[in-house]
Amino acid sequence: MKLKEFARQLGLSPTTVSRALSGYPEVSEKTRQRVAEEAVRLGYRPNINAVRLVTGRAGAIGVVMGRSGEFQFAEFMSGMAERLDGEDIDILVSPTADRGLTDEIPLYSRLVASGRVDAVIVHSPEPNDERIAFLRELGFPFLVHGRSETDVTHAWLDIDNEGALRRATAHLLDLGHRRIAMINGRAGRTFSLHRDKGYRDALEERGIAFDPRLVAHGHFTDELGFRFARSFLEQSPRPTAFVAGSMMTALGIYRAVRSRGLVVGKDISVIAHDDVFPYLTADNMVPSLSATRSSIRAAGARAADLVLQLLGGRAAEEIHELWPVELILRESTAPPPQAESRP
Amino acid sequence: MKLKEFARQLGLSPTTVSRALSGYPEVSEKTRQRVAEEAVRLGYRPNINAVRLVTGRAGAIGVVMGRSGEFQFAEFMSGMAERLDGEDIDILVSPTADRGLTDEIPLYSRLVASGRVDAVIVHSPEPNDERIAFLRELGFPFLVHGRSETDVTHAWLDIDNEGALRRATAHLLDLGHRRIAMINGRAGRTFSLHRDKGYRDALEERGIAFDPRLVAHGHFTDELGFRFARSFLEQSPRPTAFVAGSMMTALGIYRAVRSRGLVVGKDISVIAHDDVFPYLTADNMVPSLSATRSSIRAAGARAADLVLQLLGGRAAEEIHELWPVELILRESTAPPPQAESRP
DNA sequence: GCGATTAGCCAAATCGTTTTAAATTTGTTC
DNA sequence: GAACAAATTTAAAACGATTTGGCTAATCGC
Repeated sequence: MKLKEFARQLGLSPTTVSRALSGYPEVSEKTRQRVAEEAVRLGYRPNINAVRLVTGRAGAIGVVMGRSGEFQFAEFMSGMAERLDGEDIDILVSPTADRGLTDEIPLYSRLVASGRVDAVIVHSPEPNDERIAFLRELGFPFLVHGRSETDVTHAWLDIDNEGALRRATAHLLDLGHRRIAMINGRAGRTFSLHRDKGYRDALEERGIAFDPRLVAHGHFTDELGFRFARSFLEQSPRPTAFVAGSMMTALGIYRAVRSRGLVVGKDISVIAHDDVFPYLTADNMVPSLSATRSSIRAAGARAADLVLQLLGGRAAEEIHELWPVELILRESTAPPPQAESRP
Repeated sequence: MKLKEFARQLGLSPTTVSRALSGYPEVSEKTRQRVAEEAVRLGYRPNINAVRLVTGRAGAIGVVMGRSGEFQFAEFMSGMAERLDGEDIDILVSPTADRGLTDEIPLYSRLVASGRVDAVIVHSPEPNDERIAFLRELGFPFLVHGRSETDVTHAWLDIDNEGALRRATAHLLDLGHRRIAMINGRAGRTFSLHRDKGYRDALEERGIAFDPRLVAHGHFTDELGFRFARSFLEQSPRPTAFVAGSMMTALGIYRAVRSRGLVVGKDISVIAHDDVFPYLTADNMVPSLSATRSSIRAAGARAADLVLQLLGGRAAEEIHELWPVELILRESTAPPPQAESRP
């Protein structure tokens, strides 16, 4: 009896009050004004659960959070939260055990069926991602953060991983590097494949043969960065440069290089992808880290924005956004030892 | 007309079906069984918003997410999500601009008033935290992650920061270190004060004078770790050991030490606090990092558990949990150069 | 065998909104 | 000043569950 009571105090009907607050055109400007002011003064707020029941909207966007390794997650979500501030939309977090993507299907199924969310965001898809097909089949609104190659129409937001790695690799080649190792993300994910492609295309453009022994895939952890880098450095001839998928991987590489008595930015060049974290900055590393950069917080904010548009009725097939990636050169890249840089 | 329809198909009344599914005693075991089976078979699930409206419960726990620096956040939340899996409780994320705590009051106020959450978790409190007083006054359920010194009764879960730093510092003193610098967390927060105290108590126990020039406070970022460490290392005599509040800080310290041409684990000892992240492990650092350790993911899971108890009616004054912290010695700690270790 | 319990089930009220369809007031035109 | 249209406002019907209070039939004590 909350709206009822509030309306009574204003000498209006619940209907008019409800409409005034929701900005419907049928109510006079003067009344709307008064209602708005009194709502603030008397502290009236519609009961959110009643609103949700009657409108059939859940008032929340779902995100599935993997168990391991995803330090980017907080930044992305924080960006979402920022954009959603002021809207009456919450973020709902669902945990997953982080096994295969197939195992995630029941999770999405529950999430959708529970009616707790109006849309979900799918992260790190594969080229032929089951989750996308599944959600599309259900006709449930979703946005993919990343890309897939499926025919199924869907909204997505991604960064230009391929271009980023093409430029990073090309730059290293221009400096004179010939053996460039890559420590990429989890095998099978589209973003990893795109990075693979950018890397290979750059090599090919310059007529350098691709050597599979110089490429590794795995989670973005310092540990894998270290282990892969160590094993690459044992090769002979060893690589003179690394491209890596994350800041954590770069930390591991730095350590591996140092542990071999080599110096980053002199003996070994490194370029890594930087999602821009407040707590770990490429510029502060020693030597400062050259990086392909794109703010994942900004992506989170934009993702929330696009989901809102999707829910507002914009067609999924219209929502495709590809963000360019900056290449920022710092001290960790230099010509290889005893080699002249080429023009 | 969902429950109604489902009940009709079973030849039962909505009342009985609802009770059967919620496990009330007034319904016979046989009927309950049948209802449960048919619910699965026919795919009936109560509309969550209707349930929420009628029960008055929001079905969610709120967490306020600061904008900057909180890489621990994702792990904590992931732990919560893990525990909440299977319960019908969601996690709701609210962003904050991360200014003073006072500025957060309206945010908590909105969160509570909006009726979107049944309880909130308050992070990193101050000894006399306004948020705690505010929530208590409202009579709203909440759990504090960390501690405060307020008289206001409230539920809390914390780790023994004081003990952790006392042991870490004592260990360094036992190794023979006499000038031990501390890079602590944000000034004013209780966990920082507890660490200060543990550090100072250890010094005092051994009769070493406390030198305020050896202590710094700030966000847990690699940048501050680096800057503070650099400036400490410029002192003369310079410190021979560091204790630090986070892994990121430790990364900064390692870099600073190296940039001065010194060696961690030989010229300079380091002990940092490790919240246990899948992507950055103390054991893998070079040299491996001695650390005070406590899983923040486990804390998140337990926090969710305690909130559930709180909502289940357990008294807030009963819910106080203090977790011990391990001290794990690795390669980053050693006796100071040209000093004998003391017994 | 009878009144009192009790186990099992149900009809209807309720939660607090939005929205449909209808009623009222106001404004315009002749 | 009547007739009609347009602008406001309203009463009442959803939304889909839970829960109160009541009803029937089976069980029990004596």
